[in-house]
Amino acid sequence: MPAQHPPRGRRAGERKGDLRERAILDTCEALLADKGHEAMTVGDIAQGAGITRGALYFYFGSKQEVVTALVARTVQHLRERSRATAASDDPRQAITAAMRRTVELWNEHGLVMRTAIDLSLTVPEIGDLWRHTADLFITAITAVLEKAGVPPGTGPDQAAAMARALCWMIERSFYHASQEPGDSLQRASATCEHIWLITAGLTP
Amino acid sequence: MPAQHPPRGRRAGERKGDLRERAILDTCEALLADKGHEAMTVGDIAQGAGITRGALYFYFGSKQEVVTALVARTVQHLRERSRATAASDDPRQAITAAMRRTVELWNEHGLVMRTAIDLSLTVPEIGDLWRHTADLFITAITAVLEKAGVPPGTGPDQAAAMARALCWMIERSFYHASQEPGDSLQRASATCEHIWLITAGLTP
DNA sequence: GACAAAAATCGACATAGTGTAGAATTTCAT
DNA sequence: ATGAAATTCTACACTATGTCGATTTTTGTC
Repeated sequence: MPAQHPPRGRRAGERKGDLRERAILDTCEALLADKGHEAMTVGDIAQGAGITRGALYFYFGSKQEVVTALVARTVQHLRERSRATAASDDPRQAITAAMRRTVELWNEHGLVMRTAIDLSLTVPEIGDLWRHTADLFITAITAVLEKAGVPPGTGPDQAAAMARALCWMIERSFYHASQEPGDSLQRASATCEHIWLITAGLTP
Repeated sequence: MPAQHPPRGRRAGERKGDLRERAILDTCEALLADKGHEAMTVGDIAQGAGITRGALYFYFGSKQEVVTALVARTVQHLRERSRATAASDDPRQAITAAMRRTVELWNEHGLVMRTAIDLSLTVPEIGDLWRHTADLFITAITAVLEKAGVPPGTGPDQAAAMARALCWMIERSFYHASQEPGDSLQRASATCEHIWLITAGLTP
């Protein structure tokens, strides 16, 4: 949520640093795309953003902080987008809608999502961000399963545990698919949707 | 396969370096456990193995090469173990057996498997190793699905694609479970087994 | 529009880890 | 015993990180 209050009174906004901060994150995302996280150096980011390393350290304490901020920004998008999707009452429709949305998200933010996943282990902050986001999805999947008649509870054959496994299946399938060219995402989506339907007992 | 030919003729074996090489990998595995891949330095490994950095570079060209060798060694175990498991003719039994074996593998080698997964993106060699191993599992799962009556082929509702998704589900579920204490692995296993059964159309 | 405080930027430094090179030592079959 | 191969070490060069204090720019206020 940028600008909690749009220009109110005498606009108290938009320090020059806000622009820079955004430029840094944008550059970071771009570099992530064509060099990868490892190869990307703090100097590269600073240069791309038009400042020196020294200046960058005024905004972020480390390379990891930059990447973490980028992940946070992206995760923010994911949540807004998810919240904006009305939940259908029919499980079948809900599943289809969810998968379509997932394809869109991975198409738009696949790169950052992938790095978030990769760094979840090494950067605790990112791990938390991603885990929390995953929990949102797991909760949503659980709800759909229960609406489809899967018994609630945390046993191996009950909604919560199954939703978790399905979530990881989707995450990993898209993680791999989004690295391949062509319509891999679509195919992965179709497969996951099919398994989700079967798992929910909605095999037609 | 250590020692293609056990002591034959005048034993041409066991250069001192072979011991060191093993010591290095063992140390690497130990350090991986309590410092993590990032924090672990080449100096640490050398020290743990009782030599200096310089000597270590005689055996391995870089830290990544050490880790890659460790992953290769572990993957070797996985394959041997998998090959040693007779495939049952009854899909239900095959699934149960496969999941039990998977729990064992993750219990023994979870740490290295996790780092292999984490480094798959950044270290191409490790990516190849892991991808190839995954393909073995996917092939096995595909066979079970087909034997259970799932139509062969690569469409979203056919065996190959579904096996792939199930493989990622299992990988990711165990990846997370093996980081938690207690019987998480068992629970993850039960859930995955249940979904696999349903997916194979074997819901009793 | 001048001016002081805050914001932003820079260049230089200290540190840590990597990988390389060549010299020195150990091992081992002859 | 001896010479080649195997092993080890020390010293060096390089790269990237993060910190510091000085300097410049922006910004709000009078």
